[in-house]
Amino acid sequence: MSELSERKKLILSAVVEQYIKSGEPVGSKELIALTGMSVSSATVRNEMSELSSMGYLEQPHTSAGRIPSQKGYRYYVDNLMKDREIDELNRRMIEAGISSAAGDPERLIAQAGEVLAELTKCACVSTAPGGDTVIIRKIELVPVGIHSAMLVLLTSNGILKSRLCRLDCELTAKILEEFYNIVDSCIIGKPASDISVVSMQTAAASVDSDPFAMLPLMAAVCELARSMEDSRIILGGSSNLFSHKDYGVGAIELFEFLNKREPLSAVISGIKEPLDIIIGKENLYRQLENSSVIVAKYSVGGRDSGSIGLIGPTRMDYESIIPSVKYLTDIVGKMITQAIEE
Amino acid sequence: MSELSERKKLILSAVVEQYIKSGEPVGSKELIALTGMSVSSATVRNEMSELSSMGYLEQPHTSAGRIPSQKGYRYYVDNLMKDREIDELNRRMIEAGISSAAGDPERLIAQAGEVLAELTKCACVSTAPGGDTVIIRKIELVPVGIHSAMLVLLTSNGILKSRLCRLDCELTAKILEEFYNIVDSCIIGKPASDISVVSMQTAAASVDSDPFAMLPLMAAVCELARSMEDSRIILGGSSNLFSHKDYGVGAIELFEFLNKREPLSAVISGIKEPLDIIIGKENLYRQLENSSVIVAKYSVGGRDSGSIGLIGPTRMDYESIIPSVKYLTDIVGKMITQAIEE
DNA sequence: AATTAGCACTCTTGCTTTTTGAGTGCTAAA
DNA sequence: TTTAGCACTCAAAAAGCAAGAGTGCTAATT
Repeated sequence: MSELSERKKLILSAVVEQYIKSGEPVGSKELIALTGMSVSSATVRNEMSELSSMGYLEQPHTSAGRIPSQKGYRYYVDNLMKDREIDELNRRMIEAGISSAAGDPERLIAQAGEVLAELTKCACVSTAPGGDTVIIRKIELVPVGIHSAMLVLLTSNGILKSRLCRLDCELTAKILEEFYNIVDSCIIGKPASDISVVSMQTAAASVDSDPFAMLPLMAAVCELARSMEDSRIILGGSSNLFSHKDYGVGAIELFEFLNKREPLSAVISGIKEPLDIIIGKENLYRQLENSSVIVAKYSVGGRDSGSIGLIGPTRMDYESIIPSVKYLTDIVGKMITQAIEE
Repeated sequence: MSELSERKKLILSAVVEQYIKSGEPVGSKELIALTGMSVSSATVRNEMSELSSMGYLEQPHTSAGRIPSQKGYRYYVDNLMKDREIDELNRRMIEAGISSAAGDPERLIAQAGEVLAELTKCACVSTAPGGDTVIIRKIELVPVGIHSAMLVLLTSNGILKSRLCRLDCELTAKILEEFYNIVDSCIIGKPASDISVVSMQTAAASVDSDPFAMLPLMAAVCELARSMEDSRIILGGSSNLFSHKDYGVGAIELFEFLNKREPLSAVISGIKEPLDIIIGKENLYRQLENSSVIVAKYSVGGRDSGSIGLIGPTRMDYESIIPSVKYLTDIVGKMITQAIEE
């Protein structure tokens, strides 16, 4: 695939980088000034013309300069881009931004997303740690009055959810005991996704005392288990998209698409590589056709656990963004590993 | 102030309502068709001309119809608007939308905001219940491993926060006991806003055993108490603003303003009436100069506890929105009262 | 005194036309 | 293979034009 002449590579690379910087199509003269090549503009024009027919560049219209095509970006990302270290400044910003949330995995991921989004002016989509299966690790029910109690649920990946729940009848020691019986036998150690309303209802029904007393509690457990799943996708900094004039009014549609959450799951999760770049129409969703997605996985305790993805205009600064994403996933993985170890 | 002739009132009212509906300036002919008045367009023009010089109407340009000025809206809202009951449909939507979150005040408010925003196509800003002082009601620390525990904090207004925290040393029974001692003596019953890092540190230092063991726990308590305050402002449906062509690209600026959260606090809280309407430039913030805000308080157990506010274009449908806001604050207040009673 | 018909005037909106300028593609020479 | 030169294209900005909506004013009418 790399059958481009050195000069073509130089030109393609310069076009991509300049276009990323300025947002304007790049012309032959400008290109000479930029690269310092000692050939005439006509020569460059010939090269550009070839790059166009090969599909790496395209023209918005006849009398404009060239911009990279999707294939052009792809070639750039795969072959031309330098593999930089992260900026000192960005590193500091990341570290400062996430340190306060170190102890709590869910908040850490959320915070990390915000920081990365801020730094890159992109939207950040991430998944809370989880791997394939999230297991219920601990459930606690603390009475706070005659009729109500707080319910707390902790999973294997260190995510904690709590809510208040209210009973119709009195919360007796007996009910509490039976609740813990059910929890110990049917819930602890099970995957959160297995907790269904039906299974909880049957469990509630099997109880000695008034089964109706148990019902609201079981319903609350269900709800927390479900919210566990739902809240795995975390979106941050999506309003950054409005600052890119590339999108124009399309930013609104994209914004709304991102806020739907569900489709994002597919976008983020369907990757194999540790770091994946999806450019423009390579994306499955029409709504992302003018965007690129950079996703990286992070691993907790040596196993893939979640991923962090950035979404921004195709014309994004890949070269400086990628190192930040790499660094962030790296450090987040380490921090979570540390946070949930016994 | 009500020194307008009946005919002027009719005309002003019709202009406001029609402009709210169509978004186009209203002309003299249209006005006749609309109201069924039996006078000529010239007469109406004279009246409109007077209303203009009195400051109730204005013209986008010479050869356009009239639109209400801020003063015009104000007069309409104060004197002309009918005091409707809530639509049956809206009522149903609200009830259906919030019933699932009935038990948990914080979620209830969030959900109520979403529903109201959806219904009115405005952004909704609300404050979680709290009144003047939020008191720490219960704190629970549940060990989940040798080095970590989950911390749960409940306040008088029924808001529950939890997070995982991690100790550097082992979490012994002694530490746990000492923790509860501190909690019982220095934290329970105190306002959340009084919990400061300093006060916690001194508390931690007064302990028999290793004070450094206590530090991360106290820090976590602080953080939860602070997040209590911070999360009191809840924003919902802010992306609805993009659907109003009134704002144009200004929607983005407004959106970002709302997302800053802090200033909203002032907007929402600084009201005296049970229901307040702030129109256009009456708002303190420049960013809201093209918006109107409708805020209503809700009360829990007979005392003002929080408020729910809607933000939308000045040209919003006051007549139908106001009943919805009233109804919502009413029902939300009742539900929370029920949820937190013993 | 209030209303109305009539008319001139204004100003937006939408459309077409012109101009300008950047940048290309091609040809022919080096 | 490279380059100078030139005609050509096309978008974007500027300018011009016609139509239409709506007003304000004046003078006549009730």
